[in-house]
Amino acid sequence: MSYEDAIAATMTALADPTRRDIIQRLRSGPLPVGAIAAPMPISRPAVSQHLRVLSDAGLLTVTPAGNRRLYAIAPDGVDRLRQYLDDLWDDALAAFARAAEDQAKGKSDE
Amino acid sequence: MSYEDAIAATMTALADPTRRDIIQRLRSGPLPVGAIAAPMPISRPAVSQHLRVLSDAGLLTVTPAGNRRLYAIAPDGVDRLRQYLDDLWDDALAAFARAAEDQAKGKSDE
DNA sequence: ACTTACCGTAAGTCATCGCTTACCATTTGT
DNA sequence: ACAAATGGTAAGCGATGACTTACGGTAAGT
Repeated sequence: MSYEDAIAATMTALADPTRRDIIQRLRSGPLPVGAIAAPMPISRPAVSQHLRVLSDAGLLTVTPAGNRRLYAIAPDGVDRLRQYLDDLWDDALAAFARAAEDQAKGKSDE
Repeated sequence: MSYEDAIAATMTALADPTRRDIIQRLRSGPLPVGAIAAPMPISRPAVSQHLRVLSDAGLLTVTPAGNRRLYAIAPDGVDRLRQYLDDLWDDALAAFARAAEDQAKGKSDE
């Protein structure tokens, strides 16, 4: 999986409100599928499908614990997206400063 | 627009590969619509629609310049998502550490 | 051994989204 | 004033995605 594909998968995974909801429920710690799905307005299989997407994106880890499967937020996956945005942020600021300079120069010619 | 809605719009906007492509082309500085669309494999109206989504999400700013419209990356929009991920990162690390502790405790009972 | 609990997968349906073509408005140049 | 350039909007179409029900498979309790 290339870097761009990984970013794409992570972005797509977090774009869905239901999946962000799941992430919220895991912020305080790992949970089995049933505990995640119980308070949610959708069926358990739907949650399973979302968990699959989040896992494939590297945002969650799965730990089989006997009968159940514990899902937890994977710090690595979050960090990858964080670094992408940090880079973007740097370029955006630089371009912003450059645009401000150009505008100042342009003003002096008027 | 609530905070959660803003995050949702930003995530959704960046989830599309074409829109990330547009963002890439703007990393070096502002561009008019035509210059953005020219090297891309889709039509100009399609690009316009994507620019609309990105602007609504607060990721781009528009500056009418006579005949043309200059689009530029909005650092504020990027920063909002960055902070969201920073918070998530903090919680993920804390939960990870807590899970490791719990596991250590559990081990001692076996 | 049998039943119950937990969970992933498959198939099908419905809504959403991205793209195209066609059209219109505004601005620049002659 | 007229023609060309720039770009946003509308309608329609095809594809992707999220959800449901139904099913199978493994682990735990009796």
